[in-house]
Amino acid sequence: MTVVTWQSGCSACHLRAFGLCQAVQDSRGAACLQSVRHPARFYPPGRTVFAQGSQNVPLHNVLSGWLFSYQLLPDGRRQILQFLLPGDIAGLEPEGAAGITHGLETLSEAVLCAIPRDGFHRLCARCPAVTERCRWMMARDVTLLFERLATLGRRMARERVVHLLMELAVRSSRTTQFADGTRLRMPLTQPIMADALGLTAIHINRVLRELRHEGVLELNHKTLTILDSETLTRLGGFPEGLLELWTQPLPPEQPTQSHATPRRA
Amino acid sequence: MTVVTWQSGCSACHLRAFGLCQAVQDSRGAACLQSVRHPARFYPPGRTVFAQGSQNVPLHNVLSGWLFSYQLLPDGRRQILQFLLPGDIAGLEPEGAAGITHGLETLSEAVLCAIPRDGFHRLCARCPAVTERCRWMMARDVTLLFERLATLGRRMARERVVHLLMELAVRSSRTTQFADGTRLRMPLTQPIMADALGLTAIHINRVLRELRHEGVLELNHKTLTILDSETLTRLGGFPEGLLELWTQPLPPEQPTQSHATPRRA
DNA sequence: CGCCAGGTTGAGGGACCTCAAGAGACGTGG
DNA sequence: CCACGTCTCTTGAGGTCCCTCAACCTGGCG
Repeated sequence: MTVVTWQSGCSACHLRAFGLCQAVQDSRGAACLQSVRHPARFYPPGRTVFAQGSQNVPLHNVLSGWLFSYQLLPDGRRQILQFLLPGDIAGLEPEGAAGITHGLETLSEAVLCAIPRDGFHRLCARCPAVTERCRWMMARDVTLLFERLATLGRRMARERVVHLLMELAVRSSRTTQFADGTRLRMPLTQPIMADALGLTAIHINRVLRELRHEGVLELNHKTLTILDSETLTRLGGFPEGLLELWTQPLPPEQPTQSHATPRRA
Repeated sequence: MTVVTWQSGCSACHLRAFGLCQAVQDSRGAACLQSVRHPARFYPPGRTVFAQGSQNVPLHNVLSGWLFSYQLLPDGRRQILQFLLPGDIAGLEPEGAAGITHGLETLSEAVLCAIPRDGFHRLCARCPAVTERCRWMMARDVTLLFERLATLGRRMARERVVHLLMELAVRSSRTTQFADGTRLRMPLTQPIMADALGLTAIHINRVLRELRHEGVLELNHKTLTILDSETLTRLGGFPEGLLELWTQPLPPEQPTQSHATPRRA
């Protein structure tokens, strides 16, 4: 999160190699993106970026920081839907008659780059690579939503906790290095984990205590320490190769390499 | 599910006004789609279309019938991820090193139209409308996945059951009419509902008994009878306008419109 | 007719919740 | 600097929702 990124154009952005911006590497695309996006904006922790029910919500490209999207039930129950890390995008979902069905809030300090919906559609029309990249990112996110469904529907509390921490550790390692191979910044609170995992903060606490006493991991002062990665991998139960979708800057499945229309099929 | 649809080309398909095919209404697009797709294929109930871990899975366009996608945990626990109805598409998600992370299975008799991945990418390159339509459908599906996350994480068993039945009733009413305003074909078994809702079939049964005794609904012989729609709407708790995303054949958000929006910091 | 998957009901248990209370961490203002 | 409030973390005790196990019934199908 440098000051350069903060105020200057896309060409100096440290995220150009990640996320959506990866699709606008050429100068024409970068200029087009820069013409439709808003300047990057800083948010303090715990700030609502947009609330559930908002109308005409712009897309939000995460330049730095952690955020989460959530859905509120009428009686106040909250379900956290996804965690957003640098390179992710929020607000792609269509809005119903009652506006967008989820809200977005910061976990840590964050810098976001907003793109209005109509401007984004212009960008997509000009740069097919953006549409393609966007579709790929959404498909990738859906595989993670599937994992999350399996977590909420069919995993025990301790599996849920481990699964979430493993996912976030791998995803965050794309842009943030481990401090010393085992320690990693993890700006989660136990109430947040509870709302993400369908549990209560009290039970999260008990599970973390067990894992700590068993020497598997430690989580305090917003820092995760991995002590027994083998047990963690077993408890988490990720499909092989799934999390690598986040660590590879380029999608393994190259859809179209050239702008020229391919030869007759 | 007529024989005409079954054997002939896209131009005679009754689903041309729905789903992905809506984006290829012109003759050039239809010809392009027809050149990359496989012939429609019939599947009996309970048949696996593709298994979790398959490689290079083609897209599957649902022409008729009900299906579900699922994810298996190593010890055999199963989570149903989504139900697919006519007009939906399966297999869009990217594959990791261990293949696709979910499987697909039929609930009822079904007719599917397969599209190989490379052919689909050629189609997308030729018809930008397909890419756009595909992205919109995925975003729409994500809103439903969000609802499902809230269901699994934060709703009681009876809310889960009602929520699922309401969702499927509205979605299926797009292509299938209610028999008499209250009765609807619903080819679900209680074990299937259990794996979709993170419960056991036994508990599903008890919840359905309660709802039946309270005069809210009945579900037997694969037929849903709605008796108290007000209670159902209250228990289900859908955001206003969300389910209409499935009943409207055209997306309400037209991407080509570009109006000036206030640009505020 | 026999088989088998699904539906139905009961009894007991376990995973997690609710309520309650105190300790620690952090920012704010005096 | 400390007082103070708020949020988070932590632990205990009791309760509840849902699961597990078991049994029997029903309906479709060879």
